[in-house]
Amino acid sequence: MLQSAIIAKSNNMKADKETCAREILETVPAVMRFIRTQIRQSGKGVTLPQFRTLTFINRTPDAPLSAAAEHLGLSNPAMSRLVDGLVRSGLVKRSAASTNRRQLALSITPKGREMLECVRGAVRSQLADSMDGLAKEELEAVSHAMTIMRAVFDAAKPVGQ
Amino acid sequence: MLQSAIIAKSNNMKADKETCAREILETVPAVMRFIRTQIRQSGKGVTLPQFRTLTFINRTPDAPLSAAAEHLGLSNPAMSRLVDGLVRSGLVKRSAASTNRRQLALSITPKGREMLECVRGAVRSQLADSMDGLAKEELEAVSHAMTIMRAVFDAAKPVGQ
DNA sequence: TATTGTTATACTCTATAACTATA
DNA sequence: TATAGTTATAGAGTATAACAATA
Repeated sequence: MLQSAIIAKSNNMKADKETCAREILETVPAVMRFIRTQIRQSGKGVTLPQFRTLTFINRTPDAPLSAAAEHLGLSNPAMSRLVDGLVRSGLVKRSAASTNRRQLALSITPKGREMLECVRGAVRSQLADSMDGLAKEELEAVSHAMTIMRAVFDAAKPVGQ
Repeated sequence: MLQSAIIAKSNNMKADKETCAREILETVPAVMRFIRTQIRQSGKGVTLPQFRTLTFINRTPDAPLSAAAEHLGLSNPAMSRLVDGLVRSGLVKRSAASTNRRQLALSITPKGREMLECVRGAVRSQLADSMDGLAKEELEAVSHAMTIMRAVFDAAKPVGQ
């Protein structure tokens, strides 16, 4: 990628891992705050952990509880409680796995899917609006970085977990 | 920025606001999960909201309570409780503002600053480690995007707040 | 015995409503 | 009366420890 190198040089950037780490720690919580606020303001009465759990269950057919817990970085008891709430609200269904009766098979209900789409749409649209002033190049940069970071942090199960 | 345009074209990217929004919503929670886990694993007994509050108070001399609440996107009562805990732990000091006795002047204690530096250092170093495999160009991309996003979301006080 | 999940218990986080003190 | 913060109350999020059921 010669061209990237040229740009980097012409912009006088000097990004090393430590700089990136500092900037991520400065930036990501602010974005998360925005997302959490938008989820709340969607008025659907769903919280961020519930939203994340719904997202995971929606794309993971017959998800066992521990997979959901692991994805969100929670303990099994915490996830069990979370799922309690989602089941009580009729958004998620608990079934026993067919192959192993110890294990759960979590699934999203039609109501849950509708809720998920609705909230996700609202948040996406607010996120998009907030980026109204960005130039095409800036959007490319954000998009590219998100792809890189997803590869790094989706995989990253921090040591000790 | 002609060169960026060339790269964008050569990489066949097509990032619009909606795509970025989708990717942010997919990526940022995973990074946040990593950060929260690392804060916990620093073993200092400090939580993410406490860490964020400490960070804000550290760089905002004599911060009023409401400024801290606003920065984190919390209600004043929620922040009051958070500060309770930090004061109880000896990390933050509550004083009355000199000009207005209704208002607080929050400050970080030496112990608080030490704690903050320690946890922040640990998290930064784990973040840096996680990016070990990235090429120079990828680090530049992340760094650049973080700068753009900070400008967007630091300012963005979502509607209704 | 090891694995999967739940219950028990105890905090922290967070909101809204009601209140106090100051301006 | 309006503002800054706290207290009251309630519920969600989260952990560790202990437990039950299954493999």
